[in-house]
Amino acid sequence: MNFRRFFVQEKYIPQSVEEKWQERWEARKSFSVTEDPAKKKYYLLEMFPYPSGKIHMGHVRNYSIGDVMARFKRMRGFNVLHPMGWDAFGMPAENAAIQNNCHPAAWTYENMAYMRGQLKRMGFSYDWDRELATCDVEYYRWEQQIFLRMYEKGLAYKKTSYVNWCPSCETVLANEQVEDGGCWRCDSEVKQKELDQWFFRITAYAEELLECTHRLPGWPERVLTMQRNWIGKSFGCEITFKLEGRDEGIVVFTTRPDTLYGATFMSLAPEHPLAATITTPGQQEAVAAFVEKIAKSDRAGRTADDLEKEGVWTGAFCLNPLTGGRMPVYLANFVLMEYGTGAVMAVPAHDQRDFEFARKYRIPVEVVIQPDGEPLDPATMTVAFTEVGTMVNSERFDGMKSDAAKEAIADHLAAAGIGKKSINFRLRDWGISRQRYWGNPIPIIYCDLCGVVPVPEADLPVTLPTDVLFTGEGGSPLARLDSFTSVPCPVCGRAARRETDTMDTFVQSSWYFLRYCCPDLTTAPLDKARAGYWMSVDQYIGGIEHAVLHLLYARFFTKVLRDLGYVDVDEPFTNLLTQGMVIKDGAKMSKSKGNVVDPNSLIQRYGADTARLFSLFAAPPEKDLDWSDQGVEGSFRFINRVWKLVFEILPFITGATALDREKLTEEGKGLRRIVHKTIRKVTDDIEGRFHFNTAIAAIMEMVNALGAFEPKNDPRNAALLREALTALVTMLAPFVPHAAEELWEGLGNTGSLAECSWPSFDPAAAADEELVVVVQVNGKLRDRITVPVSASEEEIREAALSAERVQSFMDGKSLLKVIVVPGKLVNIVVA
RNA sequence: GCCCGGAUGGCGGAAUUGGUAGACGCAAGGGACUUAAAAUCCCUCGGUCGUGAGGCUGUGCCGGUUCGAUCCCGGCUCCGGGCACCA
Repeated sequence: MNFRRFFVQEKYIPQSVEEKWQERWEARKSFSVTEDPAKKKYYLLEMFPYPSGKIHMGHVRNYSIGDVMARFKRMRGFNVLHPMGWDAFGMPAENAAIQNNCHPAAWTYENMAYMRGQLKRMGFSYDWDRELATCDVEYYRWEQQIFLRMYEKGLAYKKTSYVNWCPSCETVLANEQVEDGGCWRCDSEVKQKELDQWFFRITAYAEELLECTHRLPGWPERVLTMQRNWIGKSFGCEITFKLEGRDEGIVVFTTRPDTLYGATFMSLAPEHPLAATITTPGQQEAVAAFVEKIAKSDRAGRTADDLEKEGVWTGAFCLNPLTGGRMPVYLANFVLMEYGTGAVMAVPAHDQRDFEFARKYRIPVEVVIQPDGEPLDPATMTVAFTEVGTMVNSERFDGMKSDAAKEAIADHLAAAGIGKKSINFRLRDWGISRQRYWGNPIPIIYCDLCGVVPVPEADLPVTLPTDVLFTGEGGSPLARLDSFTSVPCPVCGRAARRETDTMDTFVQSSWYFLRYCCPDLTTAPLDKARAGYWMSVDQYIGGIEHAVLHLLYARFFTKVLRDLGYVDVDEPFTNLLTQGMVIKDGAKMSKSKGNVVDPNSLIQRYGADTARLFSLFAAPPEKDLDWSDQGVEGSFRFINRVWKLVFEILPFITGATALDREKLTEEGKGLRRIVHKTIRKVTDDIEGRFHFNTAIAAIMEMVNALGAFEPKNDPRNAALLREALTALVTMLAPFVPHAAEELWEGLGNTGSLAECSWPSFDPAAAADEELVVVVQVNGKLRDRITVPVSASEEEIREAALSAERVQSFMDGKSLLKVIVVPGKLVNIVVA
């Protein structure tokens, strides 16, 4: 034996061990995969990172969780696809360009190179051959093709709309990207601006997106609930109200047709097209002022809690279709053009907003639903009555329960041609235009003669130009670059100009998981056959903050690609694991809080295995993880303990022959039982519920038992100890792969543990011969008895009743009942 | 306001289907080794009463169901997340 080598092994030096195995894995291409119809595939994916500079603890946690699953599934015989890439377009690159006078591409690619090094240094088992970056023209060119096909189908379209505008980022924000009236990235106050924008028609898929949430049993229920709420399907009725003295009418959507008899006024959104046309000359000035004021206030303000209800009368009236009553038409600040029809029939008695509005502007309140008990009086009401009650003042519907009247009145309106049942969604189309440079150019050309002309597919890609000036002012740099914008019209050949908007980065992350199946394909975005082999993603892992946006867009995009004929997949992610945040000192780790732990310093001090082990051991994945420096220390100590134990036992097992169960000592059988029980528990914890913390705890218990086991040097125990150490090292492989590999080699094995099988447990070896049964008297624990596993219920009952301590508690009392729970406890009820 | 989570020792957490509350780890205290320290190893470790055996008590609070409740039900408090004039 090489003495020097032995010496190195004796002490755990993570850095050298880790680098050694990382090189070997890379040289052996241990984690590269191809489609193999003979093997069961398993597609494991973690949300890819934005290349912001360096990895943070959230990444370490996310990717450690994923790597456990990837390595575990590989050891279980699956053909595991475990790719990694970069969500590489985005504003920080452009901001860095403005601040540091460096090109966004240079900044991004440098960051990617650095972070790739960090991920490799963590020992994550990725198939790096499939690495992709969304800012690479070989990626985004295909997205342009998809855009064009969506445009052909009307799934990508343009419309003028008021949008959330971040003056700092100089870009449009989706409604969901506005947080508390501020930009979700930079926190600047969001303004309203009218722009011509590109949209994806996600609303065309609202029904399917909603329906499929009921067929995703592998998703956390709360994520599905959030998505359902986001889509927001509601059943109701569209009703037309005739305008007095005009031919046109106002169409409203309502979920409460039962309250129609109580509608006493009408509210329109200030942006409603009718607002301008119906306003009477006398009200012109007031209406104009009101509209102006609303346009200035930001959208966030309009949806704020404490917004004072405000409105203005247009001077016009419409008619209640059932009562014929005259209803003044108001514009109201709380009515949104985006939802429903932008018009609300107002029923002050039975809607709180309408009630407050009516009181403020002295509009009559008409009660049409009475609660059980004390009847409502419009003159004295202080809040609206919104529950189910009995219909009144509603002609032929009087006396009905209001929930039944909903249906009845809707039918009546339909029959009379005044209204129809309808379904409304809260979901709005996805605005994808960004007035930014560092994104995927939208492949469209504007010609004065031919109008909007899609770039012919043969002319793709529309490549991002590199000679761009970044000043941070005046919107998109692309728009000022004549060499980019000037282009002949593909139809008529005359001078035309390019679209300068780029696509939202959520577009790239909506299909990257499909591209991983064929990242090298140069003739099309996707290979149906290869995607067919790998998709869907069996396990997707990422932060809960993406519960709605990214995960809904990715589902939508997958369905679109299916309908465009690219793939045969309905849903992208079969199982979803949403991991919690990394917390330190009671707050989310962030630069601004100054509580960031740098993975580099951890690796330097303890090695990647310790960083991985701690992030897995401290909490189950779905919960927030409380960072603790002492906890890291503890994880490091554990690896050292294992290390020392293996090398302590090693000399005694080198000559071990095959294990003979018959020749085991009693102590040996006991240890073997622990080993096989541990294998069972660790397997269940990883596979069934992702509870790596309890799996690791079980391994720790086994290590403690091994350490306490004596005598280690008895030749009769050699085979047993070899089995135990082999199981130990193999089970550690998904958690601390480098140390496990080195110990595996130390045990005399060649090759790589990464290519070995997960241990199976022997039920016979794991089975107990006797067990402890708890004895309670009146539900209180009084004694424990040890009985053979084979003991019958009757035998256990007798043993429990005759136990000495039990007797003393039963003394002088009469026995009422004995409950025997096999294998667990006996409860004796006395009085 | 609505919806969804959560609350267990000094701390992170465990108890998987209503059946032994506190596994495992951290911190703390005591001891061994050491000239000393670090490292390592051993012991103790929810509260309370008791010399001890052991008793009582204890999973945010109040009540209920049950032989038995951290777990189920009703009411409340606090914390976190999501949504919000959604007609």
